[in-house]
Amino acid sequence: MDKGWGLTLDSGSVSNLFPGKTTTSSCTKRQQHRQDMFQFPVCSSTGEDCHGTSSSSPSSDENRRRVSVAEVDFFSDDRGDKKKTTALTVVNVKEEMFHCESGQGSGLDVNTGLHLLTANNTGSDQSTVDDGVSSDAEDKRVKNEMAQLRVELKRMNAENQKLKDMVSNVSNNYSALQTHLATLMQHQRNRGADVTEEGKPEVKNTMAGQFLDLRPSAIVETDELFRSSSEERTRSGSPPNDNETCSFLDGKRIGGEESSESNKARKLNPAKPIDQSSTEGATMRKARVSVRARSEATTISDGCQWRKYGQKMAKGNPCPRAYYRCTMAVGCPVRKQVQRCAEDRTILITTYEGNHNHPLPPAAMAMASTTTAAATMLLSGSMPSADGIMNPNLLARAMLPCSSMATISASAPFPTVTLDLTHSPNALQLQRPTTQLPQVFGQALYNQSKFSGLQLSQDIMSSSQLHQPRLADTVSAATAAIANDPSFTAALAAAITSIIGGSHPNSSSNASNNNSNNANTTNSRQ
DNA sequence: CGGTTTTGACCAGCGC
DNA sequence: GCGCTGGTCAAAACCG
Repeated sequence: MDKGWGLTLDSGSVSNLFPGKTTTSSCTKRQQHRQDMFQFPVCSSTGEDCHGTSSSSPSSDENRRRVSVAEVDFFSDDRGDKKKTTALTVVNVKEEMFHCESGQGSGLDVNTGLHLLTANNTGSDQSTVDDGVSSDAEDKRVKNEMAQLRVELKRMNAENQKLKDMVSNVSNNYSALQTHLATLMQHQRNRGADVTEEGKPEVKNTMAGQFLDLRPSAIVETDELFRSSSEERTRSGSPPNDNETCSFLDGKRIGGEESSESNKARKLNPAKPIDQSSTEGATMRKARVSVRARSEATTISDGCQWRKYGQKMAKGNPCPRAYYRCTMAVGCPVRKQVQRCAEDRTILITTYEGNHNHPLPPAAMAMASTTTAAATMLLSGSMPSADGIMNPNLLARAMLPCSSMATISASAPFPTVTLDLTHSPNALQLQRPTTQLPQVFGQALYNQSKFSGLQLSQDIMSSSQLHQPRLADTVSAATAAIANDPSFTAALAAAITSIIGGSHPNSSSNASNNNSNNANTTNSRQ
């Protein structure tokens, strides 16, 4: 299932998930290729067709050329031992023919073509006439060889048919296994959903659990836990921090100066309630939004201020991965990782985590809304749909009209939305994104809600499609992002997704501009 | 001088 | 238990 879904997973992900079709098609192609290539030498090298060809009076050069072409074809694609065997067979045929043509031991003129055909037509050729007796013997020998070749050819055809059957069987088996795996995963998700509905949110170590923990309901519970733990800390003397409610998203470490303390506290007392919230937060935090964009710069300019706090060499990638933390506000939990794609180093992969807990400038709002909207959709998409089956590819499906723009990686350690703008034809066409994107993404959101049973409010849909004032805001944000960004693709990413996120009630832009009490819940839904 | 970057060290999670 | 890897810390260096 490669391009069929319009997915643009980083290369290999989709094929890893659904390699079946690719394998099948490639096998079919290879089979066809084999058949095609097999037919050619059959026509040109078997005695049967040699006779036929010869009866139409081709020259020996032509025969030689045909066989040679066949040989080249075979060796041009040497996948599989069978093909090599066949190729060698052709070479043998060719050698035999040349042997015949050259008249080794028979005195035949090389230029007279196959002696079988020319012996009687070259009466004026003294040498040919003189060799009539030996020619008869050679005739029989060649006929025997031809018969042997025919038998060999039949045998190889039968073997080829067997191989085709084997490939077909393997393909069928793979499909069956794939179906079985999908069924098992559905059962697992259903079980996880049942458990969660019974009030036991800790469904861990399973993919379904990962997603279920991220459900909005679970988030609210997590938020409650965090608030209680926060109150505990407040009572214990820690200064109250308005940002904590957002910082809990950080999970492993509460952002800013407080992070070290909480980290130490967690190390010292791993069983305290604060750690429960942290654990939940860690789960929460594992929703990521990855943006792939072509950029020569070290990072894409997303309007935020970042401080680099680490750099590591990641396995499997010669390019180092840089870790950045948002420094626009103390304690902002948002982090990002920047790494160049190993396959194509012009592609910059920026992965965002967390929600900003502070107001953002328009340029920053664009990308922030991007990540929040995508993450929100991912988390919302984790809700069980009407049929109780959560489909992590719903977003990708919903994004289908956008043609290979959004991807959800279920195999990643964290649920990750990938916005791929490296080869999106729509993105490249969108010189004026304001005119097309609302419809495109509005439809995408509608599809998403329709497929998954996601509770997308009318506000979302209407604002994404109709509300011009909001749209104007996002457009200005996107424009600012583009103006700030030397990399157009990166800015385009911001522009595209800002139209989703900017209109989303749970987006960080709204959350960050909203200092009301429900900011906790809003920010927690990342 | 304050903010940022660099870089070695530390820690947690995970697989064997 | 051990090693590997990802993520983060924090001190030193760097920079405007």
